Amino acid sequence: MARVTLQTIADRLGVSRATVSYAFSRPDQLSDDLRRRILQVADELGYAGPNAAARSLRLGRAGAVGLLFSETLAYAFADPYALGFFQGLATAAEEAGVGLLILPLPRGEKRPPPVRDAVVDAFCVVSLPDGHPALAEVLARRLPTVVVDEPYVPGHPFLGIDEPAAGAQAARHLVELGHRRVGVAMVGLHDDGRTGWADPGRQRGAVFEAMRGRRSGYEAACVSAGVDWASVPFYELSRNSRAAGREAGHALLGRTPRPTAILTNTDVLALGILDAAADLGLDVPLDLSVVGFSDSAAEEAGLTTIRQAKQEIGAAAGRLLLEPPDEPERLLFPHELIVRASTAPPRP
Amino acid sequence: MARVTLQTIADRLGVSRATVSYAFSRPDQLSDDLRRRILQVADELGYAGPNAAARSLRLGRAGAVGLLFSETLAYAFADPYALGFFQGLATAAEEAGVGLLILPLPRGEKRPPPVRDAVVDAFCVVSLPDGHPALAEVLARRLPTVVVDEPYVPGHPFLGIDEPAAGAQAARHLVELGHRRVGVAMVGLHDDGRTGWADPGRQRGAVFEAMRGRRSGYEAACVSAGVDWASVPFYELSRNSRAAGREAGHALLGRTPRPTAILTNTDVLALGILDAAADLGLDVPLDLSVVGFSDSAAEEAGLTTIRQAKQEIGAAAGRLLLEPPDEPERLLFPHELIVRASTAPPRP
DNA sequence: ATTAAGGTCTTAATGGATTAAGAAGGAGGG
DNA sequence: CCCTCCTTCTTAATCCATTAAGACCTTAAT
Repeated sequence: MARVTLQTIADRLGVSRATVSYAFSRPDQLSDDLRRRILQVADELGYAGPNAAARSLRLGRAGAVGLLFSETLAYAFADPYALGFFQGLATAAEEAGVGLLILPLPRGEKRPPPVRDAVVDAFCVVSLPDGHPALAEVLARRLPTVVVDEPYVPGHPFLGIDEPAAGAQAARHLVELGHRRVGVAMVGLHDDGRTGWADPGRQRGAVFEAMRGRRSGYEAACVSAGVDWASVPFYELSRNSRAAGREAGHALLGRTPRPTAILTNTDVLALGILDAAADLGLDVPLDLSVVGFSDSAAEEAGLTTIRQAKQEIGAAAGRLLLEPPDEPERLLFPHELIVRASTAPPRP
Repeated sequence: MARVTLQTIADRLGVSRATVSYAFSRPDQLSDDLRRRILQVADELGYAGPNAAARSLRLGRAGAVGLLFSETLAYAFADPYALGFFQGLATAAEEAGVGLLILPLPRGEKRPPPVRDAVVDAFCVVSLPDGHPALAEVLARRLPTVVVDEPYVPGHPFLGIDEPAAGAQAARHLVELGHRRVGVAMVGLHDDGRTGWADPGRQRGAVFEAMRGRRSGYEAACVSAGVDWASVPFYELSRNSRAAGREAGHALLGRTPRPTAILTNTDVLALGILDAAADLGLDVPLDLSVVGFSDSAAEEAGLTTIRQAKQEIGAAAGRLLLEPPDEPERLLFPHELIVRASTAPPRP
């Protein structure tokens, strides 16, 4: 049985294809009687409705926006920061009645990302490392594109926070409390899967722009407080999980002299650091101060952190996608230091 | 400046459109030299690559699957059960290299859901109430469709758990501990936004099939233990949140005689019940036993719950979407009672 | 009776690409 | 020199629908 199209129905009834099309999309162009007959025949033949791809082609719009995210989706759906962003974006899409097409980024990179075939009206790119091929594919599509967090692409709207400033604020909080032996645990600097100590060279060579900026903020604040950055133990993680944070915590807290404060670039990691501190019988904040980032999982644990407006960024991204601005802007959203119980001056 | 298409490039170079198409999609059909020239001209003209909608139309595939979920996306991205399912589904999609098109369900129902225009190869419908118009739209598309949790649609694969059995197991756990004064707090029975006491008539008239089944399991187990169901206080919620659970908890625990055990159909709700118990200075489990559902947010709180294989269901749904079976199956996944510290025999 | 105005349907152009089959030309073998 | 086989491209059919403009027929008003 051949596929049923508008033409099939038209032939059946001896009317033109256009008439059948009107029956589906512009009821006012037809007599009620004929329209009813058309719909009935369509039903009898098992017509699946006007083909979506053909419609999209003809109308020039897709009714969907594409979303590219650096991590696997399984990870993204477990990450509080990503979820906050998704919520904002999804709500904007929902209000506009457009779909959200989540595109997979093949990790094994055997095949190219399915960006070329994505039937969308715009793209939202979130947190891609420098030089990621998927970004080039997206830009080649020449659709409205907004980038969130990283990397900044001149000529396209950008949404994020002032990473160096936010990083500096987190670090300044610690040095102003009097800490001088600071350790750092960061995830998402590189995408080569390495875990362990990172020297300043590797730190600065991070391929994730936002994290690079955040780290440089840490460094700037520490240096201006007289801390020798080269001596700051810096542990790099490849996975953002509580377990990874714990691993970093043990590494950092095992050093002599032991750091009195640890900066982390996610709340989840910070929770892991707290676990490690607990393992070692250290009191937080008396023996150790810990700062998280994002305020995505920090509240219950009483974690000092930098709050970023995840949902607002998502919502704003959605709006920019749906109504691309004439002048691409670089929008930096506010961030805020939230001081809770995980930080205090070091023991004298 | 008119839009650049394959034809534009072909004209520029004096070759045929087909040749240009081959340059993009079948490099082996062309001499390297010509291919290079084509790609260069394409670049110069700012060609955006083969149009995705046209490609999808011609090839007859979309490279994406559609997802319909009953709740707003902002809610879905905050619900642990939904997230677990999404993770499984997204991972399957990722492995197959297909996109996941999340479709909004307009709550205001002014406009129809954008199901007709979704350029997808298959649909996954999750947790829709009986008679929801979006389901009819989906079925009209005559694409491979799988339904998760509810409603069961004969002729299409179905994934979920044996709800009556799972509900009965939760309730049986309580009555076997000796509880006879049981209360129930459930969310997601109806979609009319009502909150408050629900009599058995309203309970049985629930429009969400899975919850209807789960509740009937509660009833069956209670009744066979000699509990008069009509006297079981039943509090219905319209939102699945900790705050809603707390509200239900206060309502249920304010009754005389006070229930010694409360059944809830989500972990989040159960956490709210625990909050209410704490408000009233009640000891859990000595004064009150609480059972959650899903094992999605239960572990840290030590909540007794029914575990369902969320991620596996999602992964299985993904597989069925990508390779539709000949015989549609009704797959019931295992569930398991996880007994933790929130349940105990009632005080003598 | 004439004509304007509607209502209802058809014609035909259009959106952009894919691919089987065929044509043209060159190279190599006998 | 002829035939065959490649390689490289072209031809033309096909995927399915939308919509402006035009044709035809009624109806109502003048």
